[in-house]
Amino acid sequence: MERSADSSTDSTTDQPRTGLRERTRRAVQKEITEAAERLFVERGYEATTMGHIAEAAGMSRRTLYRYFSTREDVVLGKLDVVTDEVLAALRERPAGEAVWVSLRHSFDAMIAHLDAAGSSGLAAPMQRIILETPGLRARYLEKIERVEAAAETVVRERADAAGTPWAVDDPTPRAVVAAALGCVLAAEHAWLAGGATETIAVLVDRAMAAVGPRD
Amino acid sequence: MERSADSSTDSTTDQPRTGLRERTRRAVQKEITEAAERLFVERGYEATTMGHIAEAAGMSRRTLYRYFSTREDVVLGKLDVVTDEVLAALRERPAGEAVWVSLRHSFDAMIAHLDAAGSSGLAAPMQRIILETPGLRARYLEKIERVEAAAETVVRERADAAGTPWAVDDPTPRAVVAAALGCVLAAEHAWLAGGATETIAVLVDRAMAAVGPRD
DNA sequence: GCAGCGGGTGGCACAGTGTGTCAACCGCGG
DNA sequence: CCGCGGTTGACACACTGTGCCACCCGCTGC
Repeated sequence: MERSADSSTDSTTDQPRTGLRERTRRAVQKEITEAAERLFVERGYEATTMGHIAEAAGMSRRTLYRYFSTREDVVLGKLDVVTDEVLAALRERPAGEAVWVSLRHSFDAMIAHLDAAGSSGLAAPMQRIILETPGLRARYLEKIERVEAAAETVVRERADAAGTPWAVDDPTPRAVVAAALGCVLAAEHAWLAGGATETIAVLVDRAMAAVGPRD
Repeated sequence: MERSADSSTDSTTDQPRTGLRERTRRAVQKEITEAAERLFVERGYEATTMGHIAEAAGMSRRTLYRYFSTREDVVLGKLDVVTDEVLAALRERPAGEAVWVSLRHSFDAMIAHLDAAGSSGLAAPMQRIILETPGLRARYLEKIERVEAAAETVVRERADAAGTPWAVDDPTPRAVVAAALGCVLAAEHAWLAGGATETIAVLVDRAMAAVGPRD
């Protein structure tokens, strides 16, 4: 009932007041992804069925589908957290800041996640699996595109607040955010082409310096 | 070669040397897509199964799969022709031309295809279906991303020929082509948002004027 | 305690996708 | 006339994702 939006007794514990139900769900999700990624890395993505994952996670196939509605979600589900952070960061940028600069700062969360993935042991092969499996790559791009759409509305709202709104059929705001996200993907590709050694941040900076909105 | 052997009767005006087998295959493919798009538009994409398409096209499900290995291919298959044209046009652009200008001209083939789709009643709703169905949108973006990769190599080769090559781990060339293709997608979205009335060309121009490489 | 109640779970069935396999067929040249 | 490569249709199969229902288990109010 009032469990969902309470925060009434959070004075003692400073950790976010996520309900117990939600926490156990997150824990199970984490167990599933860990078991699944082990299978993906050693047997390949296509060769690993939801039945295998369910068996490895110690649950029925039906229950597994209640945690991840799609096999692709098992791989890409955790990405939603990152994109949400990016969008939240974009919304909290100062209103007067240039859009290109706001976008660049918003990407810090994504960059940090990719850097962490590069250094961590198990997540690096997973990144390779995502980019080398056509179906996963397609879903990955679609998630990026959803970020693009959400970022566009943020940019439009900001222009509305500034008194210089864009027409609904003007492609400019979307083109700007699409170019920015294209810079991130370009940086990711260059990062992999270069052996994934240096940080992605410098590559994103270089890409976003070479391309940008015309003032 | 094969002309010398036979072709007894009417061999005066030979059509372009596509084999007969290939031509009949194209014709059947066209029939299938026409029947399928009719179903997609009136019943929706998700509600139309491969069985329905096979029945409407007058063939078995198994045979249909020999023409389109995926249901998404029934919708997106013809797109490969357009992207090939775009890449061919890009390769034939003069070497000294600015990259952004070359990209813009290369998109003419894609724009012409979309405009033709807009005027001939049936294909405009198809574009809307593509962009509004998650699975199709994902596959569509993946195809665009493949164009992006191919265009990047063209740009890199051109820079090599000009004596100013890019480092393999420099994201700049990919960022430029990604921004350009992002402009096309932004123009498509704006085109649909505005009721798909005006030509896309002016929208692409506006997007590519608002965004671009920094000189 | 006990009866309920509600959410998580598993089993089952089902439609649909995409693939392998095999027999039948058809056009064409020997 | 017979063969022969290519196409088709039919069946079987593994897998995905979903709906449905019975079950279990912790919790609450009586």
